[in-house]
Amino acid sequence: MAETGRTDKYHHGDLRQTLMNNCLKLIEDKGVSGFTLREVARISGVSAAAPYHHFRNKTELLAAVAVMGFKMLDEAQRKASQQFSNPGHKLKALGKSYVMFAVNHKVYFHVMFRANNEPLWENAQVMNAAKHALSHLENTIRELYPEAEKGNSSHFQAAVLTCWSMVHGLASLWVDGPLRAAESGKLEIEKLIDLILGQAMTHRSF
Amino acid sequence: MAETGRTDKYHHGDLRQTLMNNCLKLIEDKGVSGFTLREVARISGVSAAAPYHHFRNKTELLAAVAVMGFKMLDEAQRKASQQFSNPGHKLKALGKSYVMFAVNHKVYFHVMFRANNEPLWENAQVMNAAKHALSHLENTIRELYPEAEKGNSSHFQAAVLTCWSMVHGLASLWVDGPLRAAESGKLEIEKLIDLILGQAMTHRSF
DNA sequence: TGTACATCAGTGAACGCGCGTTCACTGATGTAC
DNA sequence: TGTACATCAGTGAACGCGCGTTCACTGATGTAC
Repeated sequence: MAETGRTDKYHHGDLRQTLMNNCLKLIEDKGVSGFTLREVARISGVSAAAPYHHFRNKTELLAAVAVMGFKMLDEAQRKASQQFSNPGHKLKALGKSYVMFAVNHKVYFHVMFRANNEPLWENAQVMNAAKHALSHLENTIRELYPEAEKGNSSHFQAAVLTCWSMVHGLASLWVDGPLRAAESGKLEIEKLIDLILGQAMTHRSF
Repeated sequence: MAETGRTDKYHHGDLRQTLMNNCLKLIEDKGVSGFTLREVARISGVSAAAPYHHFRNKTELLAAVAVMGFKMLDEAQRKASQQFSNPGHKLKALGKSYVMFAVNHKVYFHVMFRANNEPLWENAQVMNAAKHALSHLENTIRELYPEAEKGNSSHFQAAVLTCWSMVHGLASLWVDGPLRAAESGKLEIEKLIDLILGQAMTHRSF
């Protein structure tokens, strides 16, 4: 009773987290555009005004979700890069983990990169979390091509961006639908990733 | 007078096209989420009910814009591939034209790939236009590696997808903000594209 | 251990608003004879 | 060349609706003495 009765407590306990979770659920159903603060409050079992004790406004809730997403991605990337010491294998593992993050956390990915009009990228916390998540890729490319950075830093940047584009593109095409809608449903996504990253990141010469 | 007075005619003349143009303008300002049919009508100088004589509903207006976008992309890709007969050069030109399309037509790109919750990909006309736009890339890869398709069709699919991911990722990172927000403003986008496509598509071995 | 009090995290009603869509309508246009 | 009429493409008012946010409030919780 004391346990299950938690819901009818006046104070919620962890409303902040609950709001974030339900925000994700809602976006999963209705897309970023269809998501409303009032409905998040409603399905969290709380009045429409309650969220304002935890987030200054709607955008700040989205930003908090984005930060959370980047932290999860950061963690996934960290784990992936620890699996190997060989930087080539590392790079491949990072790529796969990036795409699998998007596939397994479609909604986070949407909020992180598709919060169309919300200027999340002007939010310092979001920017920071994103930079951390990206740093693994950068570091690994630095390991792979130590001379690239010294010789010509724009080549280093380009190498990073090439890899990032590659995996981000694959993730985007999957998450946004064209890939799932197209004929390529024949291949399962995970095999596809291996095939592509195998092609793109093993036999390549930067 | 007869010329400029066009606007105060009862019949608009080309309302359908006007609505599509103003739809794009609006999305440019407010994002796909912020766009409303009523406001499109308003800035087109027409009553809120008028658009319903040209589009069944809001989604159909968006779909029409997406189709238009894919046709423009198709045309750009066609021109790019005609510049060269060497398939390697063709491929590079196609890649550059894809990214430049996104950069120069940010809003179209958004509608085409980011119409978050509108199920545009279930619309047959959209799918069809998209397939056409993508066919140039496919054909060129077929030219480049004629044996790939015959030997193992999944390798062919993977090669297409690798290229598509690459350019789509670069386009996405630019259009969605992270690339512009990050430090890489140092390099102008066009140089960046050349650098990256040079790395990725010339020295590569599928 | 009890009490006074500050603070926290809820409530419910209200604000002003614009939305998508439908409806019966009417003015403009094109066509057949 | 003129007229009757169908059709097209607008209008304006109304529908029901839910939104984000603010406000004064109150119940619950934690802390100092």
